[in-house]
Parts: sequence; structure tokens; C-alpha cells
Amino acid sequence: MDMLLPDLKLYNTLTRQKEVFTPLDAQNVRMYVCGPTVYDLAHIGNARPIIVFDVLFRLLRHLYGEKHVNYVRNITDVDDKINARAAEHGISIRELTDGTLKQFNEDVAALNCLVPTHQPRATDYIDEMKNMIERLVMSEHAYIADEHVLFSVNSMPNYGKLSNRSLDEMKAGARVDVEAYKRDPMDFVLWKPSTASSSKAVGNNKTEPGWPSPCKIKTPGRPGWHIECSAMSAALLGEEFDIHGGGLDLIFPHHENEIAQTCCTFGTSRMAQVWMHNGFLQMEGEKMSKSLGNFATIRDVLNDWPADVIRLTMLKTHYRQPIDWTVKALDESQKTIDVWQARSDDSVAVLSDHFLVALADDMNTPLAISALHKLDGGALKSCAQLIGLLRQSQAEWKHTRQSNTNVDENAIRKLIDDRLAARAAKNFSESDRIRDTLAEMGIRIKDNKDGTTHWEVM
RNA sequence: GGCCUCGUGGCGGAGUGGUGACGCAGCGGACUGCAAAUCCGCGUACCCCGGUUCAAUUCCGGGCGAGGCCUCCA
Repeated sequence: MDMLLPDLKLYNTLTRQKEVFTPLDAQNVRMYVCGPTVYDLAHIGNARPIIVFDVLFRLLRHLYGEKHVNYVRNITDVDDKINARAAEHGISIRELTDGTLKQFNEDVAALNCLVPTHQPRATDYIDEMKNMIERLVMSEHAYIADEHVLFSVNSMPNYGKLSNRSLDEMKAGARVDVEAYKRDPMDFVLWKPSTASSSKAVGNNKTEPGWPSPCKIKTPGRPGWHIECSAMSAALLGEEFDIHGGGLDLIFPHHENEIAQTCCTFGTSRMAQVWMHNGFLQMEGEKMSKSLGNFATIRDVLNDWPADVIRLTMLKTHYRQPIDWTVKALDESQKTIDVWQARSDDSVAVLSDHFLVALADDMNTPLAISALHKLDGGALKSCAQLIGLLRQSQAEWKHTRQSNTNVDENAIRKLIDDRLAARAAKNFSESDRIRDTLAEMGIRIKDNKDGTTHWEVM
């Protein structure tokens, strides 16, 4: 049993440096990561934070014990994009979000990600949100205007600390029209009114979702996006917790606003100790977008590549760096997994120090992977499994690989037998021709010393 | 315009104030009828210009280049 527990160091966006991580309570290490808005299939870029923080979840469980890590990844199921999409498809909002959430859970499970401790849905926390909003209004951090409730950024001296920008700078750079009811252009919405008329599909449960509003506002309304995460994290992890993660793009305004809401509601000086942000993914050197035609859902990618290949490709680049998602990189990863599958076994599990130390150093997965290349047997398997790789048996892996091509085992066997016969007759041109035929089918063969021939999917 | 990243060999990608990680590709060898796989062996890489230093790819300053955010995009 390996007893090495290296110091975990994490890069903190708040301080812009790597820091030794000390949980507020080692018996209950708490992490919150912003999850998907369930209006459509998640794309491969969405898979990056899912996988990155899954690795961190696994590492924390290793360091602090499985029962002592509390990981919350929320589901945003109230949002204008959802309303629009439901109307477009002529289905109810709940039908859309239920269906999309089911697909998301399937995709994430297929990527070998552990299920978080909690996966709260925003609509189950409306009361908590309203409660926070009322507290914020009472303490004059928020105000009511035109049936909206807005957070007053000027009420918070530290506003902008996470993204390191001052209110003056933000105003100078503002590029959007400001609604007249805002006291300050940077004030953001905590609650907004819902109107049936603003929806194109009136009736049949397709109007904007609405709940009784807080603060004696008569019109039913719905929460702003930022307040969801503040309410759910407080409800499930408390007023202060350890790690808050998400994509780089969420630093501003989403996380900045979460901090403002949470700290001003509870009178605390911080929401999370450590703020972590993953970099973005590009497709073959270009930004992924539907207009460029290089948009891929997790499902699309899973259709072409095994989960281990996708995970390894994600983890070959450090989580804070941009990734260029290419077929070439995926191909390389597949070769690597093939080799690792052949080299690993279920013998005694030993975690490599080099591997663990690399992982503990701000999740330096590229360095950890380089350590993996030097391992074999049970050590390779146990280390790889710590980051969610090599969880399939060799037989399962072989099956996974074969399922990517159309293999007809009988036909292959027949060709191999024919080739063996040709070789026995020293008819090498014929045996080479058969080998080429097999190669075209995506089958690679090896002649063993004992005269038999082994085949596998390329 | 403001804020924040980043520029390492053919490619991907770590790291370090002073013995050129690691993987892929490539080359040579063993093996093979020939291959494949495997094993062994091969690489004068650190954007440019200054500065600090005995010594800089690594620290500091400037420049050039790329990307992200400032729009409820992971």
C-alpha cells in the first residue's frame, strides 16, 4: 500500500499563483463546478471541464478518502435558451430539460466520469434563490426596478477582484446598451419578470417559466443565471467552501457575480478558497462553431473514438492551456492506449511517486502521463485508473476497438488461413496480397514464431 | 482601448539559472521470406533585442506574434 500523499498544489485564479491546498475541513472537502445548461447535446468543448474536474475529484478522493469529498456539479434548467429551444421544438420546457439532462448523463458516463456527489437542478432551488435575493435587497446590496431585482455592484467594494478589473475599466470598455432601469451599467439581474407574451409559443405550456416573485413583486418571474450557482452551492456546500471550478470564460461575469451575491448575502469575505478555470478547446486549429461546420458533440466524438482515447487526448494537455483537438492527436492517443492495454495487468497495484507528484502539482497531467510511459503491469493500470483511464479489461478494450470497424471474424480467419497456406507453399506474392487485403479492411497481422498468425484492429 | 494567458526540436508537450523530460513521426540495427509488432540505438529545440549573472531557454525590461475575456459561450 502506497502511503505517499504529496502536497496538493492548485493554481488559484484569485491570486494568480499556485498555492498549497489546505481544505477548510479535511473530513469534508467541498468542490463546486458549473455544469451544463440543458438545452441541447453537450459539445466536446463542454467535455473538457467535465473530465478535468473528474480527475480532480478522483485525486481528492485519493488524498482525503472517498467519503470525505463532496463534489457538486449543477444543472441549469431555467434559461432563455431553453425557453427558445422548447418553443422551437414544440415541447414543454420540462420535456426538453429532462431529455437533454438524460443525454448529458449518458454522455458523461460514457466518458468514464464519476457521478458527482450532488447534481442539483436550478428549478429545485428557487426558494433558496428567492431567500438570498430578499436578504440582498434588505441589506441594500440589491434593489428593485421595473419588476426586476438587480445587484448593485457599487455596494461591494471588492467587486472585480477575481477577474482583476475595476468598475471604471469595465464601464470604459462596455459595448452593450444599458437598460434604463439599472442604476449602474454593471448591475446585473437577480430576478426578472416572466411574461407569456414574450414567448412566441403561447399556451400549451410553452410560455416562459415563472414562479411567484420575491420582494412583493406582483408579476411572476424567474431567476437570473448567476444566482442559481450561489444558491445551490450555499445549500449543498455552505457559505464558504474549498474549490470552485469552470471554464475560463466564466471568470467574468459569472463567477465574479457569484462571489458578489454569496459574500454579500452571508457577510463573508470569500465564497471559495480556490478558483480554478480550464482553457478552451479548438478544432483543428479553428474555433469550434456551427458556421464553420466543425462543431462536434460529445456523442459525435464517442461515436468515432473510445472513451479512453478521448480522455487521454484531453489530459495530454495541461488543463489551463488551450487544446487543439485534432484527429492526429486522437490517433496518437489510441496507439498509446493500445500499448498500455497490452502492457498493464491486474497484478499488485502500486502508485508511482512520480505520477502522483506530477498530478498533485496543479494537475500536471502531461507530466503524469509521461510517468505512465515508464510503467507496466499493475502499477501502470492502477495509476492510469486514478485518472479514469484503463478501466476496461483487455478483452473489453479489444471489443471496443473491433466495434469501430466492421470486422467479420470468420472472413478474417479464412483469409489468414489462406495466407498461411500460401506461405507454406512459398507463394509469397499471394501471401502479401492477402496481407494487403486485410490491411484495407483495417486489420493488422503479426506472424508468430510458432507459425500461427495473430490479428488485431489497426 | 482595458484585463489575462501563451510563444520549446517535423508534430504534440513537460521542465529547469549550469548534466537537451516524455510521446508520436523519422533514421539505423536485431528479428522476419518480406512485413508488422517488439527490443536496442540515434535529435547541435527553447520568437527577437537588450539587461542581471561566472552562467539564461529559465529572472527583469522592451519588441514582435498567437489566443481568451470585457456580450447569461466550457
